[in-house]
Amino acid sequence: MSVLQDAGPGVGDGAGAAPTAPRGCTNLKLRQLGRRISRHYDAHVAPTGLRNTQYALLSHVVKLGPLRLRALADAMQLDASTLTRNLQPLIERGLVEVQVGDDARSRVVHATLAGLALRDEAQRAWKRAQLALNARLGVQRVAALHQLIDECSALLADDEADAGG
Amino acid sequence: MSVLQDAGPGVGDGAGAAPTAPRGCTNLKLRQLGRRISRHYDAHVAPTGLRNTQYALLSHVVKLGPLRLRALADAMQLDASTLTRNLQPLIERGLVEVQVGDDARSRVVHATLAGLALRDEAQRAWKRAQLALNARLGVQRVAALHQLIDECSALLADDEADAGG
DNA sequence: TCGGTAAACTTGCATATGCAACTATATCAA
DNA sequence: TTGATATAGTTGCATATGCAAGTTTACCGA
Repeated sequence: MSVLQDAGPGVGDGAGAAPTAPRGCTNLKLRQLGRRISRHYDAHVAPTGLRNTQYALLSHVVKLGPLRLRALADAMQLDASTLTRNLQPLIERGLVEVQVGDDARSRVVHATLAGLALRDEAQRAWKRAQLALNARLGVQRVAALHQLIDECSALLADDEADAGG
Repeated sequence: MSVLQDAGPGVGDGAGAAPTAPRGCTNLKLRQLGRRISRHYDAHVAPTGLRNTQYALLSHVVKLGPLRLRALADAMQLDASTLTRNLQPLIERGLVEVQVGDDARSRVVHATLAGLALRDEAQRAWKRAQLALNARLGVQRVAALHQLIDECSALLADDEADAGG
């Protein structure tokens, strides 16, 4: 029995199938798994001196850059203020650079040569981490998880779009 | 197409079913969804002055307490140092108290009357958040997600037990 | 051209998170 | 008893995260 109360029988799911009301807190479960997974990736990527979050950020800059901070924040689904700060460690290590864009308000970020090189190295480490995870959990399970996450993220993204324009 | 490279065809999944190699980064996907979900719960629980993480922590103290910090950290799958710090806001608001246990090294935490009351209130808000989420995503999808998360967490927990005792 | 509004970042504030190192106790073996 | 070791927490350090407010620059209508 979970510590956190059950949400009770869910309503409005349509289709006469059994409700199978979810037990426990989705948020808590997600956070706990997230911490575990992050540690797993960190263990593999650490030799590059990057954290899992930094690898993701650097990768996005490499693949999408040069691009505006706003566009990058949107792509990564991060708050703009979070992005500003998350870039600092990468800037200080000379992996990425930020310059003023056409629009004097905007900033454009791009990867340096060192950034490109480290990203290549880190990507190999990342790949090992992903394969190790696939092996631990089973490829099918990981695939199913991705599928479900993508669906949930998409549904929630629509929501947020409706609410705060 | 995802920004992050594909992990390539997975191996060692057993059972002759199609490999369906997962695309993208499990860690990134999980973090992004986690942020969205956290914001959703925060929006519902905020009126109580608690954050989603604080609600989870207070709930655990209420349901499991009084108990040692170490036991609580284990139950919440949190690093002990994180727990020490996460308790501070709750202590300062008088929702929980920490006292020295039998063993002079240990500390025991329990909820105050104010903590119990606020937890009741917050639990109602949490329930609304969970039901709203179920409605957005569909009960079946949430149930499937829980199932998958539980499986993955269990498998990874075994792993960590093997590695660092 | 001037005033109002919107857009793009940055900062202040508060929390969340974990690893490594440190302190205080407890335990156990010689 | 004493020294070695293990346990329970806390602290230092670095990052991650988001909301609200502030700053700068662009843009638009009268």
